[in-house]
Amino acid sequence: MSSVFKALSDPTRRKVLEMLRKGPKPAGELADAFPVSKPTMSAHFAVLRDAGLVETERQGKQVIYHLQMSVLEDALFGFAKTFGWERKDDERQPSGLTPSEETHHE
Amino acid sequence: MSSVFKALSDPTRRKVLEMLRKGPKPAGELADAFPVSKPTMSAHFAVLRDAGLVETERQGKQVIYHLQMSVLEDALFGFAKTFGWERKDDERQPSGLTPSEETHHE
DNA sequence: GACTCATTTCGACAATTAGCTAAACGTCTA
DNA sequence: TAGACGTTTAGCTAATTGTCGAAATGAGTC
Repeated sequence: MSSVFKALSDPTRRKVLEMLRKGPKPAGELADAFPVSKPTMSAHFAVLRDAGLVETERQGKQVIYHLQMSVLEDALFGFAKTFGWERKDDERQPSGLTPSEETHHE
Repeated sequence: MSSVFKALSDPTRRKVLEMLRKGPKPAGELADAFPVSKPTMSAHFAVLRDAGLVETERQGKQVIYHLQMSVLEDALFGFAKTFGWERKDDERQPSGLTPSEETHHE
């Protein structure tokens, strides 16, 4: 839980997650969206991976990143619940993706 | 927004917010709940204040900390909204406090 | 004013973080 | 094998963080 919030505390990493919301993306494409070096981005990816917020899949030469919605969900709403907030049940916004594409559990 | 997530990234500070959820508390009482020095706790309070998550009120010798629910709410659900999540409208859990006590806007 | 209590500020320190370049290392494709 | 893609390591800054003890401040009390 702490690792998730730690991961979310950096704007670059939050933006990566937001990009991933629209669907899985290769590392290079994500990296190109930010004005930092590849090693720096790779470090950000590692933080997200360690927090369980993303998972990787190798597709040929590239490494594809998948957002793990459930982990983000659990951290955010798990914490929110402590404050008496609840989210709408089954009111997840249609993302334009199939449910399997959304989380892409392997 | 970044400052809120930064504030939330520390377990001590998250617990402080949780303690404050039950109502305003003096700095000393909050500090006593953690195995760190007073100056350290004061630094944590400063982070929470800078993020707007808490506000202070002087009451005699002591400084009373109030949770700013709305700020926490906005950050958490503002971010969640980016991912297509919504919270139940007006389904805030009864806290046993009056609405004015909950946020305690001055 | 002096004293006490509560809290913050002040230095200091070690650890962590984000960033860089350069180089090395896998893994796949051509 | 050579290139492309991405990660990792090394070595280096600079800034931030969490922590402390000691001192300073603020507000009430004697």
